[in-house]
Amino acid sequence: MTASVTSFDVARLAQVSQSAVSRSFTPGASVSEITRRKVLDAARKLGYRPNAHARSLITKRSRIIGLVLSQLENLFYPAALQQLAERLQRDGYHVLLFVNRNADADADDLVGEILQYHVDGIVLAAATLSSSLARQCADASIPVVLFNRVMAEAGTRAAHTVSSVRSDNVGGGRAVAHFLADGGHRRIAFIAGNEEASTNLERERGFREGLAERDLRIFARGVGNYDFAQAQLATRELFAAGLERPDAVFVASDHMAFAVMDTLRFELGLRVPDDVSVVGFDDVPQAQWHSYRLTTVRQPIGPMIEATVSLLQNYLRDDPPSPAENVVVPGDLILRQSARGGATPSAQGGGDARL
Amino acid sequence: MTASVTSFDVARLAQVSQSAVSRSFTPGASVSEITRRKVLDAARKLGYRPNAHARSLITKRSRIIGLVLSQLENLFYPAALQQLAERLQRDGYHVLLFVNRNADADADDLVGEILQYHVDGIVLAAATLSSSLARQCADASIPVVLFNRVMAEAGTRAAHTVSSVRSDNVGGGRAVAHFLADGGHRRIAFIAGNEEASTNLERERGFREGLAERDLRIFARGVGNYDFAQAQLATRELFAAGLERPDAVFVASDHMAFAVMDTLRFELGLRVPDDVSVVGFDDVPQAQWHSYRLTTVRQPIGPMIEATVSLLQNYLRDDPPSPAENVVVPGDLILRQSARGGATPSAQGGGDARL
DNA sequence: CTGAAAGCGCTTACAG
DNA sequence: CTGAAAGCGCTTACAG
Repeated sequence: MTASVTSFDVARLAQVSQSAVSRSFTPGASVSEITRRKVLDAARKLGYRPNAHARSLITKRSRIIGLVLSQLENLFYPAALQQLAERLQRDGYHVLLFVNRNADADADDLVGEILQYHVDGIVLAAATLSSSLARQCADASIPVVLFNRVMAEAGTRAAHTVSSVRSDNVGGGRAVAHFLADGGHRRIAFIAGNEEASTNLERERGFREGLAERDLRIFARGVGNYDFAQAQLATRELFAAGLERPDAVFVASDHMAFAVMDTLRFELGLRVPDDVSVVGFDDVPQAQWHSYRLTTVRQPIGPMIEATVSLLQNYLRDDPPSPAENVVVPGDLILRQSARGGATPSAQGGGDARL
Repeated sequence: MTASVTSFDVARLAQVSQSAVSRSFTPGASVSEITRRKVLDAARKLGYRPNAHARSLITKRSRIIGLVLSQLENLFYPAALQQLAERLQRDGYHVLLFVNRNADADADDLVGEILQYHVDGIVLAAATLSSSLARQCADASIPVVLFNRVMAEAGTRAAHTVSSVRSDNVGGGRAVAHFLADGGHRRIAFIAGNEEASTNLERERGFREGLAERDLRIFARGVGNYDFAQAQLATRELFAAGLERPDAVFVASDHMAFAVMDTLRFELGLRVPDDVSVVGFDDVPQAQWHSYRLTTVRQPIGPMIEATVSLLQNYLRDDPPSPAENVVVPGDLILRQSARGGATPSAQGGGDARL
């Protein structure tokens, strides 16, 4: 093992002080152009790069953002992950990843691990945060952003130190209700995601409100827990023989909606949308696929990531740090062919319509 | 901003030396149970956790693995990412993520950034590595594992310092050829992924060899570059009016195979598998979905991740470090309903068959 | 602009 | 088992 090369090695080769080496790698530091050139030359020869850990020890900035994820099988999250990582890389930050399979469990443990790395910020796209950990982050001046969720305990102290970014779930749910009601549906079912998740709670609330505004209510309800297989089961129950069948289903996520459509078509022999309309939520890339052409509420990932990064950076830039914020990004209902009243099917596909 | 709490703060509160605090957090260090308890108590009260950066400066181990990814829209990679992160977390390692959208470009830049963090290992699941960077990693004793790819320049020095893990792409390609030929197909097309990628090269080679063994050759060929939209285009060209149509298509990835099936069915009005058989590669979760029921070659993610982590850990454990290895994990052809000669369709779905 | 020196928060010989 | 001290590789006042 060749020992790793340090700024002293570079200094020796470049015939300058170690401080000069450091300055040459610090944007804005005062070094003459000639010194910097000597240093950079020597550094290149030796393959030197400043040690990020040593640097972070002094600057108190690790340029690392901790990200907690689960639900990677739902394509909304890989897409968000990719955009977040790219966006942060452009600003010289990097993502330290933490995965937990059982959604809301263990979030505290993971954040504990994250804290060891003295990350500059934390993005939680799985689970939410306990109040005690939220306070620890606040004490350590580490901004926390909940991505696609909000804190359950709205009034608590924790809620004042933790930001959140989400799309307008309530508005989206309401728009779906109006769309289905106005499309002539009368037996409108709902398949929930994780019943405790804020996304599901808000979507369902908006949906109920929207139906009420049309003098309707949920005709039947199942729970899919944001899982493909569970959504299949829920569909079978909702459409069990002997029961009066729903004429439309609002599903709390696209990922589950695909399961619903497959079950309707291939197990139950029903046509979508002729027999049953299906509407999802997220607008993942697969929603456009011709096998599904899913009418759904788009969660605009770009703006959501942009808001997340702004929140993080405002906090890091400002002194005293800017307060927590709850950002809601509007989303559109995207009309495709999985629900009656949507866009008219065209031969070639293409044209999504927005409401 | 509350200053972050250090081992000295804990030492003061616990009435012990700073060394004792450090030892209490070091597994196997010699501390009396009573001292450790005092320390842990004080640490909990203060919310203390050892600073990972300071620790890594001394131990020369960051417990961070750098991971370079692109192609996140292909569900094979999110699944692999999730398993890798979970597996490493169990051993106290964490994943620092680097995303590059334009596949093979900029891999060197990214690895340069990674090196600053003095990661304990690098997994490349996108792009491959230049020889110069490979040498830098070797000099710094950082093991590199190519995931789902191999180095192009087999004979070079770099190839001796960089390990790889992949499934048996050649064998998989050959199995598909035999399966399609034996199923009575005679006009068998191929849609390539990224033509320079080792995965594509190997799958195509095995496929050609397998066809040759049945006195056949590729009937028509398109390039999808592992991209959904490009695979659509390739399909349109392969099945353009006026040409004699393929009776089977082997597609270099599942992700593209979905595009192929959709195009065949909904644009060209062909039945799968009655008019055209389609076979993919990867066995991503969606391949099981009832809309596709894709016959495909499974890349076994579990064993591939296991091999990746073993390679990393063997290298880190051994002194002198264990040499680079190229691991090939076998994969099975999974028979579903997208190709003739496969499993017979069952009413309820379920039963995948293996060849 | 430049160098010598202090110090970030730890681990680990070293001596007791 | 325990503590004092050195040192990991940096950045940044400080003095010139």
